[in-house]
Amino acid sequence: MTIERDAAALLPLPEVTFHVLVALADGERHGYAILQDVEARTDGAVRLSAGTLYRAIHRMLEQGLVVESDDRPARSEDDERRRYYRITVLGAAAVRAESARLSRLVELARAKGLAPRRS
Amino acid sequence: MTIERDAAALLPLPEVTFHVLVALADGERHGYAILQDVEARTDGAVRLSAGTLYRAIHRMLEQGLVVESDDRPARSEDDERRRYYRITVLGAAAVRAESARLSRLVELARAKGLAPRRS
DNA sequence: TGACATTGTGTGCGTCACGCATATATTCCA
DNA sequence: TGGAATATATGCGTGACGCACACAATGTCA
Repeated sequence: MTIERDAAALLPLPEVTFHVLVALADGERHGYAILQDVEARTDGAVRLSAGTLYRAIHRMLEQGLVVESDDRPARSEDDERRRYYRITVLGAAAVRAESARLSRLVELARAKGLAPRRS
Repeated sequence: MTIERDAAALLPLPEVTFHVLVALADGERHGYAILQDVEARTDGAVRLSAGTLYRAIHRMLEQGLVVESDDRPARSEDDERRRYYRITVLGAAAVRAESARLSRLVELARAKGLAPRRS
C-alpha cells in the first residue's frame, strides 16, 4: 500500500526512467548494457542518449528506484569501469504504475477511434 | 504518406498536446472547455493547468495541429471571450501516431510482466 | 446591489528532463 | 599501433511543465 502510494507520487515517470526500469526488470545490468538492450528490444526505434541515461540513473538512485549492485561477473567477463544496477521493489511498483497510466492514455485515444486496435 | 511523416517528426507529443488533440477529436471546443472535458473523461485524474494549456494551444497553432475556428454558437450560448479550435488532418495523424507510440511502450512493459493485462 | 465564485484567456518564473557535444579512459581487434 | 567500440560523466541550451498571478466578464445568491 505504502509502496504503491510512494510509486504513484513519482508519476509520470520520465521516459528514460521508464526504459531503464523495463530493461532492469529481469536482471541486473550496467549502464551501457541498458542502452543496448533498449535499442535491441525496440528494433532500433528507441535510442537513449548516453548523457540522459547516466543522469537518469543518478536520479533513480536518489529516489530509490534502483540500487547499485556489488555482484560482479567472473573476472574474465567483467570490466572494472562498469557499474551494475538492480531494480528495487519501489522501482518495480513505479514502472507498473507508469504502465497503467500509459495504458489509460491509450484508452482515452481509443475511445475516440484514434488508437490502434488492441493487439 | 507525407502527412504521416510530418506527424512522426512531431513525436513524442507533449502530454498536454495529446490531451488537447483527444479532446478536439470529435468536435470544436474552446480552451476552458478542453480543460473541463479532459478532467471529466479521466474522472478527475488528469487536471491540466491553465497556463500550460494555453501555451500548448499556441504551439499547436504554429505547428498546424489545430486551427482557430470562426464558427460561433448561437449568440445566446456564446461568450465573446472564448476562442474555439478545430483539429486538423495533421493533428489527427499526430495523435494517432502518438497513441501507437504509447501503445508500444506499454507492450515493452507487458513483455516483462509489468503492465496490466489487456483490458 | 454588493460580494464572491466561476468562467475565460493570458504572462512571469523557476525547475526538470531532454538531446547534443564534449571529455576521458579503457578494451577490443584488424 | 591505431581506430572503433565500450563505459561513464559533465556542459550547455531548450522545451514543456506547474504554480502563481493578472485581468476581465459572467453567474449566483444573500
